[in-house]
Amino acid sequence: MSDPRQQLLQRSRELTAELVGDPLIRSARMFYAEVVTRLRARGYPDVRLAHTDLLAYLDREHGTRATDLAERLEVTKQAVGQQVAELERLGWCERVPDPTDGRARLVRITEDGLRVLVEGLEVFAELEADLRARIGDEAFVALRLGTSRALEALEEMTDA
Amino acid sequence: MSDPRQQLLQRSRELTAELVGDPLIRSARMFYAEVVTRLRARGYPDVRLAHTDLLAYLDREHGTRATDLAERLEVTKQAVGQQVAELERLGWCERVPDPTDGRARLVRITEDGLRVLVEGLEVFAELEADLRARIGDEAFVALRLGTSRALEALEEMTDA
DNA sequence: ACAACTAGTCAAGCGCCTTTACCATCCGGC
DNA sequence: GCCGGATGGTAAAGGCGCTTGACTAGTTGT
Repeated sequence: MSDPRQQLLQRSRELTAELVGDPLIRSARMFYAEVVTRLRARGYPDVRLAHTDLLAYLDREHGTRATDLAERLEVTKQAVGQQVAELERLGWCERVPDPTDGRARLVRITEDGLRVLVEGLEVFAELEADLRARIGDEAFVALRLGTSRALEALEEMTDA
Repeated sequence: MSDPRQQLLQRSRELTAELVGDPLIRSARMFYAEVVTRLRARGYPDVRLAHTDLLAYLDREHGTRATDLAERLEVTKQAVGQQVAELERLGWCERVPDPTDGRARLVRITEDGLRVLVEGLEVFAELEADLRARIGDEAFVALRLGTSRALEALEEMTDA
């Protein structure tokens, strides 16, 4: 009974019960994957995960600086630069000089990009509707409430 | 008013409201990152995201085959092999021959690995307690209910 | 006008995964 | 028995999304 391995096993069993983080992480992963799958099925084979993030965060009217995007997405500006280059190659965004600052460029979504974005949002909404139909209004509302609150709290916790 | 760009913009605005997927994905991401951050702070600087997945899925008593791990984690067996090699290097798991099948090897968690796992689970539980304290019982229960139901539903939806 | 800062790029490399190709072992039908 | 196909696993190469470090070009404050 004093075998340390047995004690650790016992302790691990106790701790494994009732973890909310696990379903949170796994459902998020599946949700995301499903969005991309459906979007590809709708005729956008080039869509990748990182694109959706970036397109969604772009200011849809005036464009956004790479530095601002980097801050919002919490990645380096080099990472943004790489994704923007890829999106540009696909014709979904363009870089125009910032009239107010010669160093900067504004990343602007193109009409094609806007089309992809709208389609992506539709897929998102469709998947949510499917989910709601399956789990019921009560669970769906709980999901929305729980994740929103959790997000706020986690944001406070991490930048404190 | 028939400018297609304006129409797309308008449509994108309509769709952006009320998306539950967004907080789901973002809170999961933050949760995961915070677990790793805290675990590192507790003296395991080598911990990485992929490790936690793998260690958590290992059968803690008899070990698990790489193929089974691959299936559970939904990655290729090569990917599992790479992570196992890394965990082995860290002394957190070992590969022993499967007595019932000469081709197979069982990936077994070591005592050190078990210690890391237990600490990881503690961090998980601690973070959940912090979260619960912050968002309140009601939202926490909602989070648990919502994510569990969503996970079940998504699993049904994707393998159907 | 000049130092300090900021926007962005280039190059190299890492973490985690994939595809392709290959060996070693197991198993069912002849 | 044995042989062909399925299965467990490894090896090598490369893709994607990110990082760090070093750099250029333009801006701002004193």
